[in-house]
Amino acid sequence: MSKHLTVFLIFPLFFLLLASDELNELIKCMVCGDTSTGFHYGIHSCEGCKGFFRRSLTQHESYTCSNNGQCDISLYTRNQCQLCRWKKCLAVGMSKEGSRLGRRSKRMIEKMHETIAKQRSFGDNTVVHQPAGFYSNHPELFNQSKYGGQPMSAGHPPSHMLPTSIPAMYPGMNSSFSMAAMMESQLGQAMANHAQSISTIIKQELDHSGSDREHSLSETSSISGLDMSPPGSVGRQSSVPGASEGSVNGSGNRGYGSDSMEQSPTISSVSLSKSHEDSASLNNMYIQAAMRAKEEKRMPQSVSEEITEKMSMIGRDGSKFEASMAGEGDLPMEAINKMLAAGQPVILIPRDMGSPESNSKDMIPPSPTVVVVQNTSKEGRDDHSTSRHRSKSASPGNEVSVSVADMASSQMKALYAGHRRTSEPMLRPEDNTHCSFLPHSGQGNQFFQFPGGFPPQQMPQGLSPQSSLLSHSPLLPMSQGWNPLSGRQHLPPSPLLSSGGQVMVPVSSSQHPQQVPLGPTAFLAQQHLKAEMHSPKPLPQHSPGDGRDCFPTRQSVKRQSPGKGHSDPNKTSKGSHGKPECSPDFSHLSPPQSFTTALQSSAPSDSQTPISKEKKMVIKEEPRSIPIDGDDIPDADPKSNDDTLEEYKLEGFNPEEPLTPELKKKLCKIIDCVNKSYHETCFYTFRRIIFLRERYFPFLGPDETYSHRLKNKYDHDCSKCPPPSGFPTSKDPPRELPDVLLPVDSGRMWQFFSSKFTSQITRIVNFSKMIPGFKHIDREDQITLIKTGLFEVATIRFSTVADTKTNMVYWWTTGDKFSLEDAHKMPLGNLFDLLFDFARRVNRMLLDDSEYALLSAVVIMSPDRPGLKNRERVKQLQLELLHALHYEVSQNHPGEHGLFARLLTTIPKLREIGPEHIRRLMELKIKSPGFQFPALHAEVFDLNNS
DNA sequence: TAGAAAAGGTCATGCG
DNA sequence: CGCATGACCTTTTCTA
Repeated sequence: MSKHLTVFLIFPLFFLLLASDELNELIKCMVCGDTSTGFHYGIHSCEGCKGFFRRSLTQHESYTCSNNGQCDISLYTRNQCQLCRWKKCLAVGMSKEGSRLGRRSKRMIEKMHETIAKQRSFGDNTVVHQPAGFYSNHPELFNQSKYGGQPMSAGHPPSHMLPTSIPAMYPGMNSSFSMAAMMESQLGQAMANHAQSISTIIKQELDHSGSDREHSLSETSSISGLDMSPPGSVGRQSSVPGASEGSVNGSGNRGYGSDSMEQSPTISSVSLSKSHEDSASLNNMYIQAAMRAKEEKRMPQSVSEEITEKMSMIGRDGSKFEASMAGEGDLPMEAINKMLAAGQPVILIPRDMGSPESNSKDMIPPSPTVVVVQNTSKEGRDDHSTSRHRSKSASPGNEVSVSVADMASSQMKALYAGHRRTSEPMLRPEDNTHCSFLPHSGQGNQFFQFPGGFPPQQMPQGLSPQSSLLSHSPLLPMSQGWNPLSGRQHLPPSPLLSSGGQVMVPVSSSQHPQQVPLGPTAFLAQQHLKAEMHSPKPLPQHSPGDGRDCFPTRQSVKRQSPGKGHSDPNKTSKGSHGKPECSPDFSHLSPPQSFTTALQSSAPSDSQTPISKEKKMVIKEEPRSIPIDGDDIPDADPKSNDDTLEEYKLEGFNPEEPLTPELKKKLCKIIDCVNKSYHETCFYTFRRIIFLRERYFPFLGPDETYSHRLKNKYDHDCSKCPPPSGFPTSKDPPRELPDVLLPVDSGRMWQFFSSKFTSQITRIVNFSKMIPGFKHIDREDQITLIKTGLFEVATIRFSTVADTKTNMVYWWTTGDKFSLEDAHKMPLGNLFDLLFDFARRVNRMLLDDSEYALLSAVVIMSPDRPGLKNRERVKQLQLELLHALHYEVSQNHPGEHGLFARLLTTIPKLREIGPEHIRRLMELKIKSPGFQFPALHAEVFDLNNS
């Protein structure tokens, strides 16, 4: 229900609040995907493409392409090939004839939207990426693909077949516009299909593969008092027959060394992202949702009708919103206030349709953004929240809170500008108390919050003054950017804010915001995965005296005293660290052992599980430490003078509270559990990397950073426990790529990498299943969490093979290596820029395995994932993990007080990579129908079918 | 006629 | 140093 309501209000309210200027910021350039600055030469385009086209009108004949006209034109690559950019401009409908001066008439705009509405009758309610349709270069390809039989045949010829005079005849509805819409519908359908496949795979994987236990979880729960299980479920895992018998790791008994395309599972994914939303597709859902909302009478009828009426006015290019706003600019806020007054929370979810303002080349695809305006009690609020700041629409005791997670700047500006247009602000700057707000600092996005509320100039009218921290995610690092006393705004140091738009979503007050139908997480799976889905999967055995002993509880681990820093000459890079027996000598290893503990993970629904009350928590973070490797700090806003993250606010979590023995024990149990899971499902623990590096990459020599990572970290002896199934045992590197890749065999490399990347799926699924509390999450929520988090966890793991100083990838388990430059040459190669960017962020922190593990667990356990049924449950679990991560970081890095804050800033970065991956994969598929995808890519994505 | 919106001009910037 | 780029500005056209 709330899902529908959520969807229901998002788009109309959002766009109705926006002026055309702001709208342009939210619309992508149809050529490159950058932020559109308006309607230029017949299409929405950015200033760059506009200028390029203008110049090209006189000199395009001199353009050449060294890639046979096959260059991808994106925000990242648009300057690499003039010819292809020019072609792309033409393909999407740019033309001199399309030029138009002056305003567009209302009638024209309405006509345009009528056309849009017809296109929407396709019923596509899936998510797509750009309003411009990046397949416009090869529209004919749609007809050759499985996606080509729908809208394309509806009497709309490809754009390149349309006369260029069409835009002139009807500027608002040029050929490209129609074409793009249709293409997007097809893409959306394709992505929806992928999502379905992914869900199926994960579901099967959850059912049949891997360890179904949480390491010591039941024990942990009972011992440490973790309230992670529904009543009566404590100890369930341990009682499962065969739990000690070994189970099958989903990756089977194959390691990277035999991780061929025919064998290894292949999955890639994309986080659900607003970047894949589409106004057209969403509109249908809004309408449906509105109807359901009416039926279910979960919101005031009048509001429902009001919004429903608005929905019909929503258009793809935003022009309609101008019209709507012109006469009814404040109406959405009235609706919102009605809902707030009725005690209903309203969720504002920024749509991501923009791009960073600063440096387009550094632009990172947008990520999910959530703004929450919700009625909450004052309980648990920060002290800044006072009753004197009371919303006009909020009744006493039912105060309204506003929290913004991952807000994009231009979106925010646009939204608030739209609010400011309204006549009588219901929320005055002086009322600001606890609005959570994500300030902008140029790119990316972040979970930030102004403890003092919205800056006056950005305070949305109509939002409640009692804005206090409230989110379905405890991950709300609080910047001190807004000083409620001085009124000055200090941008936080490292938000990676992408621009985009906002959408508003009303939800039932009894429920958490449900998802906008965002883009699917896409997975590529290989054939053997399917086969293994139906058979028990082995897992490392943990009989008494074996590997379990390598994971002593935290209480037994003696840590180095704070302040010692990273260096300890007594410790070696071999991981001895005073414990020579921990040297990761795997030379003795026999082929992968059989695994135990094949558990069926039919996790009981925890919908009835009582949710513990949250405590107020504020983590004081001291200024970040100086980057160890001297690199720039990419997660810092170069425009900001304040380069610190001084405060993070995590709901229900106060690290300043005394660490009681009970709490410490609890956290240690969590750390142990996650750590074990990580070691069992990830080849690249740093001790293993050290071993593999010496064995397969001896020419590299030792890397001192590993000793930094390991010197005071988790006391784990890898030599005493079995490595994950498939870990290489050969003396020589089982290479899969030629020694010399000159010229680079891009296709082969891509296959190699995709197989490696996607082979992570089973391991990551198994890792997720072993996260404390995961098993007790609602079944569908489990799938949702994995689906949306898998790619992000895989990205985290990728950072362990990326040498960001030399821009090389060293695949430790096979002895293969390739450069970032080589990677660029393969399909989807540009994605590596994003992966490396993330790797740079995280690698400089010199984290240990335990921190990687906990970060991965936090990423998986994200309550802000679209579609979650029980966000509170997930939120609580993430809270525990965050607490554990904070504890672990503070223990491992006693001298780096800003590290935890910086570590959290990597999460929004992760959110940006997944959507871009799937977008590019689909683009590749449609633009290059002859491209031979790996078997499982093709199978999962249905890529080779036409 | 004011204001909106797009075309076209300008120039700082970065790159080869 | 020349050139391409793109952000910003001015001019032009059109609508309300």
